[in-house]
Amino acid sequence: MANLSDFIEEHLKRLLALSSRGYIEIQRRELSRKFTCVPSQINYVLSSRFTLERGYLVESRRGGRGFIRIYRIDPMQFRSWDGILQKIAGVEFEPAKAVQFLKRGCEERIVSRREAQIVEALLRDDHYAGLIAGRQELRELQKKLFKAALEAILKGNH
Amino acid sequence: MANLSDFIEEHLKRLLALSSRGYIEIQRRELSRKFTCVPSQINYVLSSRFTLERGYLVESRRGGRGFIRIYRIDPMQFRSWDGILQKIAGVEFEPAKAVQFLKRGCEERIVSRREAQIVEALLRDDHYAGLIAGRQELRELQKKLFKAALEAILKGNH
DNA sequence: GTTACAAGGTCAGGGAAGGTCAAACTTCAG
DNA sequence: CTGAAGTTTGACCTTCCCTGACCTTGTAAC
Repeated sequence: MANLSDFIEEHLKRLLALSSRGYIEIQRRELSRKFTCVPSQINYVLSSRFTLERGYLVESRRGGRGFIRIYRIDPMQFRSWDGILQKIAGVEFEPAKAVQFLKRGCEERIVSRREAQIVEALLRDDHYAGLIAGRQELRELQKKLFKAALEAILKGNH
Repeated sequence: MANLSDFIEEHLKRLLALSSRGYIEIQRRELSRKFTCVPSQINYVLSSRFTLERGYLVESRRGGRGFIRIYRIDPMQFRSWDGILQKIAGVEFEPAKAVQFLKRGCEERIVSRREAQIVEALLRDDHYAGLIAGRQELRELQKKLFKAALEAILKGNH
């Protein structure tokens, strides 16, 4: 049941996998023509699927000879988790970003699907319904548990 | 005297039996049209008949080209876990007993060491310090998360 | 420099799914 | 006959996808 965005995502990932440089360069206009859609659809795909949490970095240049460059960031190193956690928990911990992060861990085979599912369970707000006071406290608790879970993954070498 | 829900249930089970992949994908709108009912009737059938206890797992995606996917799973694991959960959560949920349970799951190779450690992290009282009101609430929350984690492990197999 | 054009970016809105919930209706056991 | 459980419906919500109008930035020709 794939939709247009799924196809574009797949296309880009294939290109990326084929590339030896660790990044690809595309032209928005050209790509939108290939998939017969409006150019901004490409932005939608990029912003919904090629996020930092999922391990991608996107840069671009406007004007004549413009381009969009998509980098695949190095596979997650354990030491870098803390940094990413900082980002996820920047102002207020964001469960959605944590889920993205887990997805990436799955893709990189650092986290198993089952492990990811467990952690996702603790990120679901409805499990806390009626048991915790404020939103702030909820996010704080989720962050703590998430962090603890990551540490558990780190410690337990399978 | 079969009612609409029974027919829909039967239909889905037939599709599932025919499928070689272990799951089927349907569209709520389309199915509701086939049975000339409102879309939410499908949700009723799913939530009353395709539950985890009965050996089914349902996931879905919203938006354009959305879908509902139904997996057939082995309910045995769930049943035994659910029974144990009942025992563990008799009067008041006891984390220590849950940890014992995890240990056994580990030994029996049903749960990996890392998975067990993640779940144990969720059971540690100190992670909740200052964020949750009473002891009762704490135990309640731990139970919910523990149960969710067990379900996640079951789900993660698919 | 100024201007024309050629990129890419942003944002709001509409539409296409599926989800939730409560009210109304039916069925069934006692 | 009555109350509880199960079923059906419809109103309203959330999420995800896609489009188009309008904006910003870089390049190149003059």
